[in-house]
Amino acid sequence: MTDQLDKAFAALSDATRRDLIARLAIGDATVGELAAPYDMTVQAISKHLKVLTDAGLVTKRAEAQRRLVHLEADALRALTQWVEHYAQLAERRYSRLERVLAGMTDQLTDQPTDGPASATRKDAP
Amino acid sequence: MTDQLDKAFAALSDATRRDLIARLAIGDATVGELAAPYDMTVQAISKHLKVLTDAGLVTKRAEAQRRLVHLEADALRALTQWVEHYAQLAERRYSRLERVLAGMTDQLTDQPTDGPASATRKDAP
DNA sequence: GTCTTTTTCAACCAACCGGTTGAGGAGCAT
DNA sequence: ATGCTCCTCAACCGGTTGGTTGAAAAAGAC
Repeated sequence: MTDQLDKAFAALSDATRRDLIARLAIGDATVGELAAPYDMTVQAISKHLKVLTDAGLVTKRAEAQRRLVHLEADALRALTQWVEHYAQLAERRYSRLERVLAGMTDQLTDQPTDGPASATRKDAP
Repeated sequence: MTDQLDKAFAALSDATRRDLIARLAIGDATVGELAAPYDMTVQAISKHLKVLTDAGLVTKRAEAQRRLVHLEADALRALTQWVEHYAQLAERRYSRLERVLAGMTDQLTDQPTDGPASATRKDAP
């Protein structure tokens, strides 16, 4: 589980692989077609594609002696979900803090806020 | 631009750093607080935080001799946007293909479809 | 002032990464 | 069968990474 996220994020950390993703979003393609635009050997692209497949972002199906590479949109969605979760969490917390600060004049002893800024410590998570 | 995406995705490719993000989504914390739960030296966590800051995902502000670490939700959003863009592109293309296949009985010689599956090749992108 | 806390810097190490070259494998085509 | 095309596997190399230890900087506490 965590291993898959490791691989997926690592896969996207390379500009060439992100470029391949962008290309594959347009439509499926063979390894050779994918390699053509790059100033790089086909083996290098093949390696990149292996990284992407190991991360589950891409699949290949044999088509004669060529391999048709296909982008797995669902795997991408798993990434956005992870990131969005914490982005929203942080954003919500922040806006709540803002709300609390703004509302300090209105009502002051209402709910137990978990404390502004530095009072968020935990001992045994 | 591309360099920042490189760093951000690379930063998230490590489970420890993702864990730090998750912790920081709850609220800001000092380096020591962040390091406490881990079976690892404080220096190692400091390094991880440097990676996160270099990626722009996190900022630090001095608070006495401690450093308060803060999660930058906007930087996370930049990642989700990138991934979502291509996820939607691929998904839309796929559903369009499905629509074409389903509609083949209704109307067959209508628009020049870019060809199902394997006919999506391009020579000079 | 000295001592303690908090964090970073520096050097080191094993392991991994992104690229190369070279060889091999699996399918058509002739 | 022989050859051609498309792709992957293996070995290698320089550079980066994730962790360690040790020292030092910066700010409070005494």
